Amino acid sequence: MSLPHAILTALLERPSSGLELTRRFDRSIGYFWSATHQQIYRELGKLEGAGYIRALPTERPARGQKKSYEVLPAGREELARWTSAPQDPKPWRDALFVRLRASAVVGTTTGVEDDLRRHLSLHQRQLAEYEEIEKRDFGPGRDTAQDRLQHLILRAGIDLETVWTQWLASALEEFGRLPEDGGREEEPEREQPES
Amino acid sequence: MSLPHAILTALLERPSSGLELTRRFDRSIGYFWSATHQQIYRELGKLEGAGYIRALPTERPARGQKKSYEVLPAGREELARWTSAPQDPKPWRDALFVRLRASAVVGTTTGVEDDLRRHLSLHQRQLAEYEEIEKRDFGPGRDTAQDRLQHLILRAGIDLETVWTQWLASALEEFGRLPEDGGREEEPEREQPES
DNA sequence: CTGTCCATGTAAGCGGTTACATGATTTT
DNA sequence: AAAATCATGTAACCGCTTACATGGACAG
Repeated sequence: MSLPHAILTALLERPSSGLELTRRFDRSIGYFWSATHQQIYRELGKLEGAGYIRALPTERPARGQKKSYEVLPAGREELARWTSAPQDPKPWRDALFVRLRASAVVGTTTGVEDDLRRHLSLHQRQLAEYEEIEKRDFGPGRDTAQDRLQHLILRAGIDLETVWTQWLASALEEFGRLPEDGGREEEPEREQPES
Repeated sequence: MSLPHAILTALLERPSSGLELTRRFDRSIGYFWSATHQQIYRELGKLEGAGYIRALPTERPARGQKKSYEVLPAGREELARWTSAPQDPKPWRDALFVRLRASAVVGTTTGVEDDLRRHLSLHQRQLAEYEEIEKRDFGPGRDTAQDRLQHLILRAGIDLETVWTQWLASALEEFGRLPEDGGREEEPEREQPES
């Protein structure tokens, strides 16, 4: 249930229309919470219905016309409430690990290995992008509370991408030491450790 | 679309019933792909319908009776196919970052700070559990290809939990240097860097 | 006036989550 | 016999994804 609150946050930072929000969710906010324009429009409707936001008064409210929203006091309160309420971290879920484990049992590794290389370069690119942003937006100066918190978030992104690149590199090294494909397991079905 | 393939993998490692699978998804596999028993039963039905698995012949196939499944050749082929096909990494999505950014704009940080502390201890516990497993199941010996790949996956878990604990610790430090609550931003609405 | 963006929407489908239902087995 | 547990399932809801639809503004 984070999307409505991500939208409230974005609208507090700057009142926007649906499409503008979509654009902002493609860059900054989308780095840690992505959303398509359909999600956003639907959610804007709900938030307006709940009295959390309202459309800025405009001359011609018609289909195909730009419609900007701003946050109402009730919306700000809801956001503060949600932010302070405890929430459990979601367990990390990654299809890549499923694939690795699957490739271990079916005994073919070349396909995944190629994809690991591809993922590595994607993560390297992402990491470079984050570091670029850090250099550009968080130099000296700029240390209000807001800046420091946003920097913290960016740091998390950098740290996570760093682990990914390191882990993928070490995984590829490990693959290099593995026997070639085809040696499908005929080992005597010993009990798996299940770890 | 990873659940069916995670189930195929698990069934290749060892033919199981629905409930046994559920148990295994609570431990080992669930560390990187969790699933409830309802998901699993539904998926078992689909996989059987697709001809990927079959129920092991048993005397009394009735409701409330244990029913074990094994993977058919078509299932193994599908798993090999899926494993080798390229897949894009899902962007990391985390509500915690939404909350941090939200707390930055509403100006109240004590609530999140408490939860950061809680998350830190949760991640520390998880990290300890993984390290325990590593010590127990991946000592010397045990270096077939399967072992090495499973170890690699576990390593990813350890690495990720390590970054989280480090980042959370540094975040809490940063919070210690922040001004107390209430100082809601009345800064002159300067353009956000949007990073 | 045709095509191309811009902007807002609708509809269908799928996976995941939660709550509940029911039969079989084991325990006390 | 009652209660607890094992085992399999149904039903409803919700968020996300993808594809498609509609209307206005503007360029050639």
